Amino acid sequence: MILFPVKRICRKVQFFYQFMSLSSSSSVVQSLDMSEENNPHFPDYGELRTKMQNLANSGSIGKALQVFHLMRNVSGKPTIYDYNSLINCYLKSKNVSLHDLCGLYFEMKRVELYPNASTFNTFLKGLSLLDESKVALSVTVEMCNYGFTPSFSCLSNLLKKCLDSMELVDALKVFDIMLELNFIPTEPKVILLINSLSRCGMTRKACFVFFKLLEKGEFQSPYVHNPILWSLCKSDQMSCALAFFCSLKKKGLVHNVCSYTALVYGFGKKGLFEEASRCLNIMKADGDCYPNVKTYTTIVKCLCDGGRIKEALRLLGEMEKKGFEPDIVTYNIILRALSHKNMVLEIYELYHTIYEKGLSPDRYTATAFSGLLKRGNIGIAHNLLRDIVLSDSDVDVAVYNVYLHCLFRAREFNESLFMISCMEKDGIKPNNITFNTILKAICEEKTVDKALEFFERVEWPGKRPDVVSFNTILSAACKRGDSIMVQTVLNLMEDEGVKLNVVGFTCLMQYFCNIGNVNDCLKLFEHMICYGPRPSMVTVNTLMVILCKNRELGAAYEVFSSLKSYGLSPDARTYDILIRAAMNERNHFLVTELQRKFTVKE
DNA sequence: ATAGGGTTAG
Repeated sequence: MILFPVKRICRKVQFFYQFMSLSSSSSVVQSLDMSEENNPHFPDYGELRTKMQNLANSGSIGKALQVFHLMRNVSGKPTIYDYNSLINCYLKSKNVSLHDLCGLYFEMKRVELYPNASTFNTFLKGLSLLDESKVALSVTVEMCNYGFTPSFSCLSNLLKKCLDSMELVDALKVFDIMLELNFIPTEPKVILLINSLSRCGMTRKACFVFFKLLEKGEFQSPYVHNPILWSLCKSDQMSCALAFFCSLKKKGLVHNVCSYTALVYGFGKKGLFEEASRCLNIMKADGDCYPNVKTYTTIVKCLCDGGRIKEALRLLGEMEKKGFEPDIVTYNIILRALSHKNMVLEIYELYHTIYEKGLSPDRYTATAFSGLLKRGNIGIAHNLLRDIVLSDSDVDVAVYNVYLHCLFRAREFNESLFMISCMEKDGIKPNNITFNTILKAICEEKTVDKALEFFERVEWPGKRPDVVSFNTILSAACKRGDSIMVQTVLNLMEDEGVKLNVVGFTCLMQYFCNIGNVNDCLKLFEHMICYGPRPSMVTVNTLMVILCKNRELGAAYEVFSSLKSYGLSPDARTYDILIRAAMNERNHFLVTELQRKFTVKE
């Protein structure tokens, strides 16, 4: 009996183990129907074979196997051909199951039949029908171990199945086997493989695949390498991205607009707009390709994210002039930025333009207004949102979440209940964000106890409440200076293994300030500086407010001056806090100084 | 076939 490959595969496929433990007592294998043996007319081999095939064809695999065993009474039978025929007929029946297929596989081992190539191919055909790519991979490996070569189409098919089920490690193994056999996967599959790997953070593996194929002189189209380039630019690996980009160029490969847009994205994300614009020039000069709406929109988005809304608006105007008509994506990005800056007039103007151009707002337009809610512009946000929610049938959970948030802020509780029922009716499943939004509303409108009650009652869509859920309640407890509740939430977090993050720390600083314990508040901040989590600008602003409240303007200014060393830069709120405090203390010199600094920054 | 967009907590 050939043991080694079987052992290896058993380890890989747990199901096989399950079957092995079953098989000793299984009726399929052991309880042979002995009645035939007592029959004075013993059927000959041909009859047995036909009978076995008919039974297998109709899906009666147990009975077919019994007949198969009866063939042993004929010398030299059954052969592997009988066995292959058995599986083949079984696969033609309507009720093929993995369990039976594995059972057949082990039966082959048990009776020490030596499989041939067709045995494996038949199994693989069945496993492919069952979409069992993991088992199919094990069988493929075993097939190779036996010295048989799987066909190109078989491997190609398996690669596709692995990719469809996002089993990327398996897909890579199939790719390895293919390359070993000198089989080159087709271009669509290569693109899918590289794309999936890149998107899942397996960029190095994607590169490996790409360069392996390049060695063989295959796939020089930018569709193959762009996913890698994008992945590098998105994960802030610009030097790698550039090296990759240039090395391909040196090798004579061609880049297209999408390749250059990736670089523009990477630079823009870091605020390096000069470099980004240099990419645009290089693109025209030696790439012989031209930026398009997506390229410009990428820059618009980066400008918005960097708070440079005026420049973004200027670029928007330039796009229109140059004939790169902005689309709804471009407008949504700008609307979102305007909404975060509370630029209501500009929002209405842009909204009007969108309609004028015959574009229609979509789900992203709706969510773009969430900034208005944060800024307290509830009524305006409500009007804009209602329009879209009522007109657009294509709303999703994010739109509902923003709309719910808006209704809660507007204290429209009846309408919010109605919206929740609409959500159910539309078959849109609430997510953690939905529940956290509701949780916040309960905290604000009712007691923290009520929130905790909801917290424990609700069936969370993810596995558990997340760190935002905990912070929502923690924040409410901290705002009220409710020590017992703060302790309760901290205990709960520990039980659930959820670590305090920068938001939780900031809440606690607020708490110590509220109960008049500025000392512990400062200690908390120091702890963050020394051991993390790294303070954010919100943390620092909170600290500034606390210091200024306690008439420690000097200390606040010191923190302000050392912001750079923490890798932070002050925002509009920082200046506002300090300028107000300086005014209160009638420190006119500081007021002027701060105003000057703020203007230069803007 | 590759590229640009959104929602919750401080």
